[in-house]
Amino acid sequence: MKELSERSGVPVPSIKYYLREGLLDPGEATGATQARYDGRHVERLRLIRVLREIGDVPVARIAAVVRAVEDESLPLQDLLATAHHALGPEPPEGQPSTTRGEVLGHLRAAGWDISTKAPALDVLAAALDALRTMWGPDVGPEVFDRYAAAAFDIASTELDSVDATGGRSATVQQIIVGTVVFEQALVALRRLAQEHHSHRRFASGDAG
Amino acid sequence: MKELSERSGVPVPSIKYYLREGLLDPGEATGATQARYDGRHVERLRLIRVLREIGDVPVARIAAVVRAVEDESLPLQDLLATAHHALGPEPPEGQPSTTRGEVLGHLRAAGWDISTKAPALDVLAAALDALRTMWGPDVGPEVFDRYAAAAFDIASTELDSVDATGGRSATVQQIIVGTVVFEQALVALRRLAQEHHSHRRFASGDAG
DNA sequence: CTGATTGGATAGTTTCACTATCCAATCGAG
DNA sequence: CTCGATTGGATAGTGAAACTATCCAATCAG
Repeated sequence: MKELSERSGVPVPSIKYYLREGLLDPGEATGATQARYDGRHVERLRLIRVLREIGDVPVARIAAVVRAVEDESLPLQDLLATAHHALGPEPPEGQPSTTRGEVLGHLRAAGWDISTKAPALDVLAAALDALRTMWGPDVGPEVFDRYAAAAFDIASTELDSVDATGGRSATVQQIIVGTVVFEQALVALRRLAQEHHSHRRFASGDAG
Repeated sequence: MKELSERSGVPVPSIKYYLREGLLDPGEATGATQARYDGRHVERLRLIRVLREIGDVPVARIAAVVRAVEDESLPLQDLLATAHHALGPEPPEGQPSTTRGEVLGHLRAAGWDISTKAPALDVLAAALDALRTMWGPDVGPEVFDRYAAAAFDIASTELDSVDATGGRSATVQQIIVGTVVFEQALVALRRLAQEHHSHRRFASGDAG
């Protein structure tokens, strides 16, 4: 375990913690006080750290993703759905708002083929509710249209670039990493682009 | 205060907490055990809740934004920069990575007019570092090009829609809300679009 | 005058992700 | 075989963040 810690850069107590929480399967025991770990453990630890540090995904969700990946009987389709749901935010407690149905209807009318229970719908509905409490009730789901169009194109090229020939676990890893790290990148780039355009408009000239 | 609580939907102890943390200025005291709050307090509480619940912005950062807004001597330009920085994530400790300079150079080469110290650069650099640890060192900043193009367009239409005629605090409020709620919306829409395209490609037919 | 209420200060709670301590078993040197 | 050091695993403790609850003195209503 000490060696695993050195090879992955993760402290031993943290590895123990991840083991307890089921994020990492135990190495092959070679005696009561010794276990053997391999390259897959190093890989897994790297994945865990990326999800934690870049994506800020809670440990409990990482565990859910990992369980789905380990379950070989789960079809790839369901696995991807599980990963997507686990990487998303907690749906708000309480019964679904009418806003939720509103945004779902709007997207479906635009031709989007999405599940009724996607957690991202709750996020979107919450965002629309927030806009309504700030700007008044006559804000509709169409405020998101520009964003939806951009998201549609981005996701299309993302899915095009998924390489399913590398086997199940490689594909899932691609999706997971893609979902969380490119999300952070997209958000960061939007902020930077806002700064750029803001300089252009209210410009006082210097950029640094 | 009880009335303020009822009008805003925020529990009295939470209002006291926000008062302590400087997110809300005290009402006009009408005696040692009474204070008068007005509509601006209700507005402010709504803003705080949106930032906390939708944007998951830490209380300390909300306080920083609020202080900048209250400081009437701060030019709008600086105010917007402060808000942007405060709403972004904490830059990682330690000296800046070389990756950071790499992404900054790449974006500047593409004509982006951005500050050297934008915290979003740290996020972007961390994302690129993560990709390199997972996929190997020959990944360059150009992996983000598609996202950068999308972000550029989105930010452009966003800045176009900023209405600066409503006064300083209204403008800032627009920027703040726009930054955090449309960010959540964009992220949610990307996930939904991924689901849509995923159905289209690996389709098994039903959509939930 | 008196009993309930209020604003403000202080202390406690909960959750999360670790981090440190213990402990019994075992590995290695002699 | 013996004995001290080390290891994996279980248990307990830590620190940050955002509330939440309790106290307390002052005051408002009747």
